[in-house]
Parts: sequence; structure tokens; C-alpha cells
Amino acid sequence: MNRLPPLRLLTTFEAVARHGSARLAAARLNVSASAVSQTVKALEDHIGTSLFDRGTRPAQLTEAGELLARAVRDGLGQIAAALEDIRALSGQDGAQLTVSCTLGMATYWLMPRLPDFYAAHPDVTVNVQAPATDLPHLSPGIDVAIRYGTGGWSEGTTVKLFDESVCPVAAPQLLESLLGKGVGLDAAPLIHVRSPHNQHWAGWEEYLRARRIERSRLSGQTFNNYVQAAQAVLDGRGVMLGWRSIASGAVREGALRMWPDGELDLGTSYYVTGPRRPSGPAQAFLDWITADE
Amino acid sequence: MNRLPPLRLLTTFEAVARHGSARLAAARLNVSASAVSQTVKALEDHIGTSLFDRGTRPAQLTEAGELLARAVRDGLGQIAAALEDIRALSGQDGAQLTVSCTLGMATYWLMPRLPDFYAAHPDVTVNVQAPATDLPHLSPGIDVAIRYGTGGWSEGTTVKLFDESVCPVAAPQLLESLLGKGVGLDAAPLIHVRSPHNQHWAGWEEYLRARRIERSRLSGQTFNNYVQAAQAVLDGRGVMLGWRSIASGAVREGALRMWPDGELDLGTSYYVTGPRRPSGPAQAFLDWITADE
DNA sequence: AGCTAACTTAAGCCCCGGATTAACTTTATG
DNA sequence: CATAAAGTTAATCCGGGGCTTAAGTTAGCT
Repeated sequence: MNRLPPLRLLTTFEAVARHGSARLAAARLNVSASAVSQTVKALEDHIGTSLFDRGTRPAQLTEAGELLARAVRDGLGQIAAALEDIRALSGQDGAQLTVSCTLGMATYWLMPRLPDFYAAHPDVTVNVQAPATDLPHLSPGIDVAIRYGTGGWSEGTTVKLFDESVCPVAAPQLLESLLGKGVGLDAAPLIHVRSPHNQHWAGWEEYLRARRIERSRLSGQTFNNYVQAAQAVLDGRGVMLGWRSIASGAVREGALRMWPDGELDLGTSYYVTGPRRPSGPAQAFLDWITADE
Repeated sequence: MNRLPPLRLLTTFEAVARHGSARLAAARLNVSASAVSQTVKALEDHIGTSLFDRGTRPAQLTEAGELLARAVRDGLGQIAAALEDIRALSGQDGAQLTVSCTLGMATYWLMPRLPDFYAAHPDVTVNVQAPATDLPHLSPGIDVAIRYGTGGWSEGTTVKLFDESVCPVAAPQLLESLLGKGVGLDAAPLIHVRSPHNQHWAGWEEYLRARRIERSRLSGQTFNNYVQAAQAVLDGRGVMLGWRSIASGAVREGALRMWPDGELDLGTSYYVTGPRRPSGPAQAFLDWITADE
């Protein structure tokens, strides 16, 4: 992170991108146009790429420029938002708790089970946050975290829920077709889930390596979250890595079938973590979820 | 954004948070412990809040400290990732295209319709990206963007798909119960979708203001994406703002019902944007989707 | 072609951010 | 209680980031 350009270069660049004009950005920042011009130039030198196509007036962002402008806006916006949140720290009221877990787990495991919790605790409201860019964990406003891993977290109190396992899954019709034609995992069409923000899910590369399966091509259909991937695999578009937390319901219902002898234990499990001194609603939730399975 | 603390304060603070020790962070950053101590202090002064509880050794992060550490890590990580992407700009190969649209739209509108596209174009693969933190738009690796707004984007070629509208929706049983008891939108249990990263969705506040409905309490169940919110509303947990792009299928199927006379046009529509010179697969997709409705 | 707006380059200045050392304080442990 | 580890405070220094002015260049329009 020490290779980041100076903050002022980034904010000035983003202002130019936002206003679409170095002159306007300069006016807005109360500096000379020259300062803006040199700042953008310095940033380009720092990165080694042009951020603006100067063949037009006003200059247009290059693809690289667009990419960076968005990242700067979002990244620094996130920090600014955190600073605001810090200034507005306030507790939750009412019989509520907020659970953080991944999007796929929330969609296919937690949300379908919450009616059971509500039946036992009709006065408790469970808010769910599926973090966009990091693993769930306890933090201000997050009372409970459900996440997978090896359980060695130092925050709060952690209890294991179930062992995670993975097996390639496909729609029944596609599976029969592939197996009938003798197509193995070395050639079957794949459904990938890839995202720069979520590097913690093992992908096909790791699975195939663990199973010592060689494939000449890894290309397949790509999504950046398991909701869309699940929709695609249910639609018969290919074979997806079926995590127990995500695919077990569909497999139980027969909408998906597991690849024969494809199950693999990657040594991780799902855990629930609550604070050392949970609120009443959080304690009720923790008691329920640890008894559930 | 000009109220952001200096970058070095942020990166040093994050290093201390990451290492859990000012001494270790100092060693890692190749500076004296004193520099680290004064940097963290300067940052705390800048923000006006303690980031570390110094009653223990090593010091522990406060809640504010945890919040900021995560934001700094993610925010600056995003910028660092963009810088890496810029260095690794590469095109897609094969008969593929990548479509970017919001998570709810992908889940409830696009993915259910894609089988029709595949039927007409069996050799084309559609990857779908649901951006975590910003509105979909064209960018390196994104061939087509589907988004809502007023259509005034300067990039590529934009065609309108349909007008968006919003109406509160609820499960039939809950709706009947509420209406039967004479409960209006001023008191019905609400399902919110709120996220610091997605400020572009209108929420209940805006809807109620537009309808001139006064409510004493806005609290309700909160999620940070429409997938979980939709699951909750289907489960009868409350009334959700039902965007046409998200709720129309469920309403058509009878799983959800619209609030009587609740529909509201907020003046936005869904548009599809492709590059001025689309690839073959992208052109096929654009032709299909603009003909679809 | 002429003109204006928008931007770029070169040179120079200054101030503040970020570091140092030395002395001190506080926590943790035996 | 003594000691060591971890961190804090005060004072000082300096270099480079960020700005200025002046002169020059280029795109866009008439």
C-alpha cells in the first residue's frame, strides 16, 4: 500500500474526471489550472499510463482513467463514509440484531431458515448484511457474524455450525447428458464465481488441483456472486462448484445433482461468532442457530 | 473529500490495526515507534475520536477504530486493485460478453430472461457482473451495462428498455391482514434496503415523502441488497418497495401483491448501454434485449 | 486564417507533513 | 517491588509536495 500515489493527486484527478474539465476542477478546488494539469501529469507519471485522451477539448478519460476514477471515488468515498459513521455511532434500539454473512450463504442457507427463528421469537427482527467486499465479522452495527474458515478468530465467541464441503453440481438433465456422453470434469462446461473483492472462495482451479484433474481450458461462464451462478446452474448452463451452504437445499429438492464421487473436504467449516456479552436478541439468535444443526 | 486525513496517517493507522501493535507496524514501515505513535495521535486529533483503547498493551482498537481500519483497508485496496487492473488491461476472447447490472435486476429480471437469449444464440456466453459498490457502466471487461436512470450517459450507445416504477408490495396474506385491520402505509411494517455503497436506490423515505405519507417510525427490517429483501417480503416479514424490475415476476405469479393505489413513477427508466462498436456477441445481445420488451 | 478557450510546460518558492532523538510514562510480568 | 517492553511526548529538522506566475501550445469555432 506504500505504492499509492499521494492523496492529493488522486482527489484532484477524480475532480477532473467528475467535472470533465481541468478548468472546472481547478475552479472548484480553488487552485490554478496549471496546478491541476501538473497534478494529473504527475499521477500519470506515477502510474505509467495516460489517464486522459488529450486529442479533444475537454480531454476525455481513457479506459484506465475511468477505471481509476471509479476506484478513487468509491474507495475514498468508503473512507469518508466510515469517518461519518464514526461521528454518528449510535446503538440499535428495539429487539433487533444484525447478522453479517456472505451473499450466497444468506440467500440459500440463512434466509430460508429464519422463519423457524421467527416462529420461536416473534418479537425479534433479524437484519442481514451481506458485505460487498470482505468476510463477515463483528463490527459496529454487526451483532453476529456467520462465516467459514478454520475458526481461529479472536473476536467474540465462536461456535462451529457445520463442516463445509464442496462438490460439483449440475442440473439433472445436464448431468445425465454429460455422463451419458462420457464427459468428465476435465471437459465439462464450468460456471465460475470470480470477484476481485472476494478472494476467499476457492474456485475451480483449486478444486481441480486438489482432485488432480487436468483441463486444457478453464474458460466458462463467469459471475461475481453465487446468486447468479446458482441461477445459471439451475438453468443447466454448466457445472458449478456446489458448496454445502449454497447447494444443499437444491440438491435435497432434486433441482441439482452432485457430481458422482465429486465431494471434497477442503478443511473449512461454518462458524457463528457473537460478542462476549451478547444482547438479548443476539443471545436468542445464537442459541437458536447453534441448536439448529 | 478535501476533509480526508493525509494518506500516510491512514496507511500507518491501518498498519497498526493490522499488526495489532504500534511497534510491529513501525518495524514494518521502517520508521520509529515514535513516528507511528504521533501519526496515530494526529489522526485521532483530525477525526476527534479515539481509535485505540490504550488501557492495555498492545492497545486495542475501539469500535471507531475497527470501522475505520476496515474502510481504509477496503477503500485503499480498491484503489490499489484499480491500479493493478490498469496495468493488466486485456480484452475478452471467445463468443462471450459481460453484462453489468445491479444484483436485484440480475436476479429477478435478467437471469430469468437469459434462457430466451441462449435459445436464439446457443454459442454465446453471457457473464454477469453485479457491481458491489457502484452503478453498472461500461468499463474494461464490461461490454454492456443495464442500469436505471434518466438515460443521459455519454458513454457508448444507450437505448431505453422500460420505465421503472415502484409500488409497495407484500405477501398476499400479510397484505390482506393489514388492509383488513385498516393498517396503512403510515404504520405497516417496512422492509428497508440500505447500504453505504448503494445510495442510488430510492428508499422508503423518498417514497413516503412523494406520497405525502407521514410515519412516526421508519424502523423496520433492514437488508443491504434486494435479494435478501425479496426473500423477506416473500416470507411475509413486511412491506417492501417493489420495483418493477425486481417485483414484477413475483407479482405476476401471485407470490406478491401490490399495495392498492401504491404505484409511483419516479421518472426513471431502465436503459441498456453498449459500446459504439459492439462485438458480435454484444451486438446480438443488444438486438435481443432491445427487442424483448 | 484568426481568435479564443483550454490546457501545458518551466521555473521557482514555501510550508507542512513526516520523520528523528531523547526523555518520559505506563503496562505487564516475575 | 523491580524490570522490561510498549508506547508517548516534546522539540527539531528537512525535503518534497503542492502551489504560483509567465510563457507557450493546441483544439475548436467562426
